[in-house]
Amino acid sequence: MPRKAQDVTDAELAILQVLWEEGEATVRMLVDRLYPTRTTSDLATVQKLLKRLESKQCVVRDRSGWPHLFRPGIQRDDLITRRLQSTADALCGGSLSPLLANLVNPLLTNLVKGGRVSPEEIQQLRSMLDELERE
Amino acid sequence: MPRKAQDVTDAELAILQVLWEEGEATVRMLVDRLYPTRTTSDLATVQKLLKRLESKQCVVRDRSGWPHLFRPGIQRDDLITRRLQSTADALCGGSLSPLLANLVNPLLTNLVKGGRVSPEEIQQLRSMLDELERE
DNA sequence: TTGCCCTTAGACAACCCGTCTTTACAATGG
DNA sequence: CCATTGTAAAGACGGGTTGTCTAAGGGCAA
Repeated sequence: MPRKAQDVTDAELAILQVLWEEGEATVRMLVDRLYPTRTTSDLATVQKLLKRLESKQCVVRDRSGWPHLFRPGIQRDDLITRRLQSTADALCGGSLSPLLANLVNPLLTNLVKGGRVSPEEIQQLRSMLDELERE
Repeated sequence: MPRKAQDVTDAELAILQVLWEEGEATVRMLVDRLYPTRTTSDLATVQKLLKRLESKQCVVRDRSGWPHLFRPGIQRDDLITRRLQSTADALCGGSLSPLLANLVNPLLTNLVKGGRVSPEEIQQLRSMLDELERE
């Protein structure tokens, strides 16, 4: 039996990152950003990756103009959620709260150690705490 | 370039799940649990998967007895943490707190909708809240 | 020894993924 | 209009993974 195809591969993700940042892009822009060599085959590679992303509904292709315009068909948060869920499916019987426990504890210990937790992360924790308490 | 090998594959994970549950097992026990047909090749398959898990340090093989005994070389929580971190690396520049936000919000909305959140999950959220407040 | 099960090494097909080649097509400049 | 340039589309390809399977050797008990 073959391995399960991962939703979005690393090379595909690199393209999505640019699209998330730029909002939209042509093939040329993507090649310039990701494959500075700009070989002929680099361009074909990006086309292929875009095609696969399109078939996964992770990219929307606007064929009305020339050249085609590409836009993200999925938001970063959605992809995060999808990966979290698949981790939960594989390791927690589909339940998300064990992930929460696994996430909160390391962040807390880092807080205590005065370690690598940035002020923004601390702020984020606080606001989430507030939100939880408001319920 | 080939895809990145996933740390633990699905078939390997099935073995780990049994080891986590039982604490230790022989090849025979694992085959009985996972491959009821008990073919000759099923046994070889499990051996192969165990060997790969061993080389990844995810399983410890006790060769002192006969037949060999296999124990988990990694805990479920460690694997969860590893996958969370790799999701964070791919999508959040390595920072874990965006995952937290992505996790808390769905759980909250499910709470509000009175939906599919189990009482245990609610309880877990409460205790984590307590823990947060104690800091 | 005989028989049985376990161990070990390796072959194998199916598949994935990034790359590359090739051919056809749209637009622009002369 | 033709030639050039850049894009679109289809597909081949190699190296790698993953689960399965075959084959041969080794430990244990009767």
